[in-house]
This record gives sequence, structure tokens and C-alpha cells, in this order.
Amino acid sequence: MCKNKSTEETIKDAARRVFISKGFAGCSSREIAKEAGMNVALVNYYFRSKNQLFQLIFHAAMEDFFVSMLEVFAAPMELEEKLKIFIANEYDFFAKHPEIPRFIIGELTREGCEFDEKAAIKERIEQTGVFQQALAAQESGVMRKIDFFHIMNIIMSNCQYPFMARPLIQQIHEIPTEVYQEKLALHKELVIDMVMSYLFPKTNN
Amino acid sequence: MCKNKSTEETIKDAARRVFISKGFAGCSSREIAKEAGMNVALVNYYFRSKNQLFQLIFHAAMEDFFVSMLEVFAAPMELEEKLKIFIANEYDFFAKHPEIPRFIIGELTREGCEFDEKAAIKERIEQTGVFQQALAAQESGVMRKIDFFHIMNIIMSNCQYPFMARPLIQQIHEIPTEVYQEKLALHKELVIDMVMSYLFPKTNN
DNA sequence: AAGTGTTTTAAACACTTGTTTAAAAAAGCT
DNA sequence: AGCTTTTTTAAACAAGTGTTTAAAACACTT
Repeated sequence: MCKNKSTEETIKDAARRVFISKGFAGCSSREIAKEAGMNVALVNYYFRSKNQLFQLIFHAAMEDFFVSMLEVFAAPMELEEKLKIFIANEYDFFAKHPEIPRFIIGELTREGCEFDEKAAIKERIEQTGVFQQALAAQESGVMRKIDFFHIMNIIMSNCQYPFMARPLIQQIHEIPTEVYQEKLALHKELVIDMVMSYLFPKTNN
Repeated sequence: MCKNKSTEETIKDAARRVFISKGFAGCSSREIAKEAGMNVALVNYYFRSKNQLFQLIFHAAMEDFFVSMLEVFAAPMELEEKLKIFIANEYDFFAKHPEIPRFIIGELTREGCEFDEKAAIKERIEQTGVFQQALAAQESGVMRKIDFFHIMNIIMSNCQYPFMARPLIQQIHEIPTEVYQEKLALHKELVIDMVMSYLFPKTNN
């Protein structure tokens, strides 16, 4: 009755690596099986189909992605400090998982990759209270009065793009990966500085 | 001797659409042929192979991508105004071609997609003189003293990410595409404001 | 009209794709 | 031990892949 946890997890781990680095269309069932050191049929034995296995990996990645957000949003903290930590956390998360944004955005773009159903991420953000916290800070004049949409977009742009675009930026500046990663460490501080002083003009100037 | 320009161009246009929206791995030769309303064999008759056709499309996309940069960099203008126009131009370019960044970054990530050879984009940027212009502005204290690497990264992040990440951001904020595009129009002004006042603190505060 | 080279087509090539089958091996149980 | 259930395997399936072939259709000159 109880399935072999080891094999199932081995395949899932292999699938995660392969899917995230090559995308759904960029790999085959057999490649995943090979990466896991297993027979092809085992993939479908445990997960029924390539697509079903993919959905599993994809939703898990989305969940990780969002959880790393919501944790900070829900923390009991003053808004300014909260957003500062949020930016730093996001940046660190993507430094650790640089392929995640490209994976999520790439697959979300692909037709036939449904995700509308679950998540309800908007509601989960609202439940943290950060939304009202921002409104209050804006009312009191501490924070620049712009939509939460723009706040999120600015933060996500500066935290995710540098990791997504590594191959492109390296090409432009003709630097090896190690140098790029070193430069991104300093870049983090600049991003925090720029975004914070834009969102909280009076405090940060 | 003279090939039918119409068919060749029709296939190339179809290939551009299909490749850019689905990626190399996400489409087949037959899909491109169908999109062009042509026989499959014609694709290889004119372009020898799917891969060769792809390289053609990809390099052209890269060229468009870079040319839209270099034009502004080479313009005879004061640095501050130049960078302001650069940001606006980049933003407008990606508003018109929102799939380009995701396409380029996605394919550049894929193994087996070589591009090291040509381009020499770094050299072409240096030739515009914008590099020395920035150094001069930094020496005179007008501009914040940070590497060109960070300047470019900040601008590209804020100009490209909002278009690349549309499906994700829409998901988060639960808004339809039209609303998203409206919001991006205002977002452009915020980005210009934020980046410019960060790069040129004294002038823009 | 016949003969030229070019363009287009349907068909086939060998190979890979996702998935299924049926038998073998391993594990559990009494 | 034997019997049952679960796990693993090799093989096969039909459909789709990139690419090639050889003949047909076309355009053009003489």
C-alpha cells in the first residue's frame, strides 16, 4: 500500500531540476527518467503523465515563490523596515534560486499552463495586512502615494531581473559568471537604496 | 536564380511570430509551415534547417534589441537628458515588442544557443562615447558614482521586467490585460522618476 | 512548343515523443 | 514455505519530430 518514498522523491527531484532548467517543452520524459537514474515507465507509474508531474513541480515552485513574499509581509514590523527586509529577502531568495523567476514566467506564458484556480495570491497578500499598512503610511505622508501595483512591480523588477537576465547581461559586459555574481552582491545594496529612498523620500534623503 | 522573395519572407515572418511566442523547443517545423500557409519542405528548402532558420530570427531579434539602445547612446546630447530619453525609449520599445526580452533571455539560457561570436555589444556601446560621458558626469559630481554595470542593470530591470512578467503580475493583482497595459503607462513615469533621481540626486530632488 | 531552371508538393525517411502493456522482480504477509 | 501485492523492467504503441527525396507544377527563354 505504501509507495517507495525514495524512488518517487528521486524522480520528483530530478524532474524539478530538469523542468526548471529546460522548461516543459525543452525536455522529455526519458530525460527526466535518465536524470533520476530510473526507467521511463516509472515516471508515469508514479505521476501518471509528464504533464501531471510538471503541474506538481510548477505549483510547488509557485508556492515557494509566494511564500518567500508572504512571510515578510506578515511579520509584525513597521512598514518601512518591513519593505526594506522584503527587498533584501527577495533578493537573497533569487540569489539562491536564480532560475525560478524565468521558469515561472516562461511557463506561465506558455498556453495550456493553467494556474487561475488556486493560489489566490492577491487575497493572501491582503490577509497579511501590509496593504492597509501601506495605505496608512501613505496617508501620514511617510510613503510616496503610488498604487501597490507599482510598488510590487518596482521591487520585483529590481530583485528578479538581474538573476533572470544573467546570460544576457554577461554577454553585454563580457564578464564570467563569478564576476557577475560578485557584482550582484553590491547591486543588492544599490537596489535597496534606490527603491527605499523612492518609496520613502523624506526618511531616506 | 532569383528566389521567390514573397514565400521566403512569408516563412520568415511566420517563423518570427512562432519562435518568439513559443521558443525554439516549443514549436515544430510543421507549425511554422502551417502558420505561413506553406508546405513543410519549403522551410528547409529556403533555410536548410529549423535551427538555421532559428538562428536567423534570433540574431535579428538581438540586433533590434541592441540597436534600440545604441541609437540613443550615440545621440549628441547631455548625459542626463540622454539617459532619460534612453529609459523612455527602452520602455516604449518593449511596450511595442513585449515578447522580445523573454524570448532573448529564454533562448540565451538554453544550452546549444551560441551567440558569443558576433555582436561585440560592449565595444559598440563604448564606441558611442556614453561610457566616457558617464565617467565625466560622475567626476563632476552630477552623477552618482556607480559602475556602468549597475546603471544598465537598473534601467533594464525596470524597463524590461514589467513586460516580461505580465502573466505573473496579472495573476497576482487579478487584473485583465487591458488594465495591466494602462497601468504600465503610468509605471513608465514612475520608473523614469525613480531611476533619474537616483542616478542624478542633486538635479532631481 | 520544347527545353530550361526554379519552386512547390506529397511521400517517405529514421528517430524521438508520451504513454501503455505485460511480464519479471521485489517486498509483504500468513 | 506459498501467495498476494507492489515495484521495476523491457518492449511496444501510435503520433510527432526534423529532414530528405523524387516527382510534379511553375516560370522563363529560345
